[in-house]
Amino acid sequence: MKPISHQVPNHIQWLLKSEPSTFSIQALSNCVRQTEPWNGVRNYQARNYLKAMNVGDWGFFYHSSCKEPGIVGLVEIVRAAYPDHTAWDDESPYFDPKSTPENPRWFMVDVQLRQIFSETIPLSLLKRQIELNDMPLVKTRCRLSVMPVQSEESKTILELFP
DNA sequence: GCCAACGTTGGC
DNA sequence: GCCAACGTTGGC
Repeated sequence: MKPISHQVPNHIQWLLKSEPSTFSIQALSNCVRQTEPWNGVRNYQARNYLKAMNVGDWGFFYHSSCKEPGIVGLVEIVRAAYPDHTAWDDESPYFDPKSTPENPRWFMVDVQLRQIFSETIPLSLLKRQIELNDMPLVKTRCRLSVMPVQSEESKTILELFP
């Protein structure tokens, strides 16, 4: 099933990283309604960005720790932040005993697939764009998995298409 | 597979 | 509250 075609907004506000061996954009494309919770974020700064997301915001989907790290497509935030219940599941790799249903520590949003790019926009290319120098993404060994993208930055990225 | 960077933990 | 030890991330 192909992603539903939508008008791409002028500003893609967010960038979401995932290891494709854990959850790839192709895996999202095979999900029911091509919508999935973005769970497993266990970093406070990234969590705070998740909580700042609004329904209707868009994000770049980034593949990390793989042969060709880079941006592979676009998603839309279709549900605002709510507690990440995988933290309460002691069978889950994301289990965190310090998070409870009464006092949840970790949150997730739901994302819906909007576009799979015909080719990956590689990190190596992003790093060569002087306009993207301020993005945490292009800093050496950036570990932030959810980050905001400035309007001009998203414009620069979308203009990198061949 | 290596290893630098860096966030988190926990003893004091 | 400091900071060393430790664990994880993620490009290369």
